[in-house]
Amino acid sequence: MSSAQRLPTMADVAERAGVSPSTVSRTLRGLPTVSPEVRARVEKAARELNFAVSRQAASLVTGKTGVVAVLVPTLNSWFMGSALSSLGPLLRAAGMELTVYVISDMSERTAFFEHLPARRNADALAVFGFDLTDEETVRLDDLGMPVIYVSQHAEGRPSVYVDDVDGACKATRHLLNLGHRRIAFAPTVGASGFCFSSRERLLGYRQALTEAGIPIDDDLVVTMSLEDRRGITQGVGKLLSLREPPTAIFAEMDELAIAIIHSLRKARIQVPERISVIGFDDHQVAEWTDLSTVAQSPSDMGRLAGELALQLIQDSDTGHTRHIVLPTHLIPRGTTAPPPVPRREGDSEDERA
Amino acid sequence: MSSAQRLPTMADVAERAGVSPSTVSRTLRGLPTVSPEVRARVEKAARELNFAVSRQAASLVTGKTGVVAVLVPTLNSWFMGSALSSLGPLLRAAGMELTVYVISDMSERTAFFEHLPARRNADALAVFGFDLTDEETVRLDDLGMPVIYVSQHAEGRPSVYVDDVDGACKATRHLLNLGHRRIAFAPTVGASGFCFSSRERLLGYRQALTEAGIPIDDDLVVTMSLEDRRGITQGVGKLLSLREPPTAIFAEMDELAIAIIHSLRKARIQVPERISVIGFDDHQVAEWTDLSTVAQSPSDMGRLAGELALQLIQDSDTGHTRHIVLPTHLIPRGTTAPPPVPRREGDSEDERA
DNA sequence: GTGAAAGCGCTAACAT
DNA sequence: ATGTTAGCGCTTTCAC
Repeated sequence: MSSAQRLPTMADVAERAGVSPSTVSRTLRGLPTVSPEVRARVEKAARELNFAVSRQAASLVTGKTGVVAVLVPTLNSWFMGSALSSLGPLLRAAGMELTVYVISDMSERTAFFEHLPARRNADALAVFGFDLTDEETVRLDDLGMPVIYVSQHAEGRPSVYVDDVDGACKATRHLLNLGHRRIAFAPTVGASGFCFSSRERLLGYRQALTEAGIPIDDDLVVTMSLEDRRGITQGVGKLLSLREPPTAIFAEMDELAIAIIHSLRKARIQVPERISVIGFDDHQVAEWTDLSTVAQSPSDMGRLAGELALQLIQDSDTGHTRHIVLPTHLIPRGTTAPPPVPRREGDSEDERA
Repeated sequence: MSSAQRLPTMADVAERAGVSPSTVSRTLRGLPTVSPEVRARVEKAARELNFAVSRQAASLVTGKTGVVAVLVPTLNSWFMGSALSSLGPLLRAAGMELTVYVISDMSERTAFFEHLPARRNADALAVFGFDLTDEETVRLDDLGMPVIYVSQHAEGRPSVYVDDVDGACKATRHLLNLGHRRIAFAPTVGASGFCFSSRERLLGYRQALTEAGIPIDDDLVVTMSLEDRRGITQGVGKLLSLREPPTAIFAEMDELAIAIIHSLRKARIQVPERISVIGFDDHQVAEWTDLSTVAQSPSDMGRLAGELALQLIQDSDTGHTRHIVLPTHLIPRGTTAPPPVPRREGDSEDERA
């Protein structure tokens, strides 16, 4: 079991191998200036002693910590899980550690930006999906390390994100092309004030409607919290109680779309026969539940963010202001269909409860 | 933006405040032996210089790294997301960092256990949901730090987990109590050879059947991979093509249950009228989709694991071999119901395709 | 190709 | 209550 025994140091390895500590250091870092036979001896000694280099001591002199930090609003979402599941192994392969700062409420957020615990404890920071204030962004600027913005953009700073406006546009256009004219948008809210780009998606929704010459109706935009189920039922109720209810709902994310569909079906409103529903993400469950959606790839984002981070650590000037924009794809599936009664422009009298 | 400027050291703060570095150290660590006025001066200087203590340097002398490491098979699951979302802020509040080792395939697993990168780089390690070999467990023993096993148990080592056998028993008994006699069990497989306790849940399933005097039929146990949808359709097909198909399916986890239900409904087999389905976890979507399930609380597990880790770091003897077993709860919802034709013992001739 | 020596930034005795 | 001193374990000149 674990015990407080002293761990072997480089000096121990050196002694055992009959060389100097410097040589051990050189060997273990794979520097070429070590003769093969000495290298072998050192490696053997290190293995026998179960030696591991102390990052702490090393970083004290190199100035590099060997860790990449990420700042995330939650870990409990498909998006973050996928992104970090690709980022983690990538960093590992590069010999880096991943430290995670989870900020789940406002007080944690304030504390983070006040103390900046990542300072001096990481070589780069990747900030995921926060809707940062200008002050917060500026605060990160003097963190003394490269900061990469992921699933969001910051002007003049390296960013990796999808074109949410465009993606939302695609979703909305798909509904329009099916013949829908009354299309609702359902954004969500998170606790720590973060946004998985709901703002941008709203923009795309509006843009597509405007393109199609359809007036914006703010009654059709209903925020629903994923935290409690009541919220969703109420939100859906709000839409169903409109004088002219929507024939289609565009949910900000798949999880919400699933919940909305369930709420509708419980109320015996058939999807997609009566109301179409489309999500955003292409979450795993979207496939299982045959949900139409707009796909984005968080694992690609994680990977690209990681690569960018490593690159910036090596040379903080390259790609200093680089923006990587990833594509989105419409995935039409079984929850979208033409509206119940095909309507032409102008005959909006034709109504059904 | 970020730049390579030298970060201020304690000496800088000391100079600015007109005191010695030791005093700065004492002040910043909140030791009581500092006069209020000096404390104020030091804090002011530190703030002005935007100073942050280097964990690296501190840990070099204290021997504590100030980080808790976790080893996880993936981050892309409801379970892990929930667990770490509670563990993270807890550690943060204790002034600790969280570093994450994601091991998503066999080669990464091998590499981890060979090099043990956490050695010397953390004060404690929490291992989540792996089905470790004895060798691996022993290897972790001489990591030189407390190791906490979460969502699994290791004999004689601190562990936090739910009684999966009991939970699975509850799920199975619920189906039995509804009158089901042909009950299938659907485990999943993950990539890195980890198991979210599928083994234990199988045991519980069998135990409940045995209790009820129902013979075990291995044809009713069909492993389904969540990675691809085909696998699920095929798995469901396997069950439906049995000479005597099940009237109920117990899925190892909610995600799988959802996929199975969808597969059944697509095939026009009504759930729960024709076949009942129950999951395990009480995943968020379980509520949205009205899935019967057995609840466990990964956030409780994360929290308890974190608390145990902190405690073991302080005093590696306390609770050295402590096992914390968390409860599970049956959550009956809309996907379980009595079987289509109530059957009594003996009249198993009464059959319907 | 290898060793000796000088720190990296901090904390922990020990003085005062 | 504060300052002085001596390292923590490693990397990095600089000699050889």
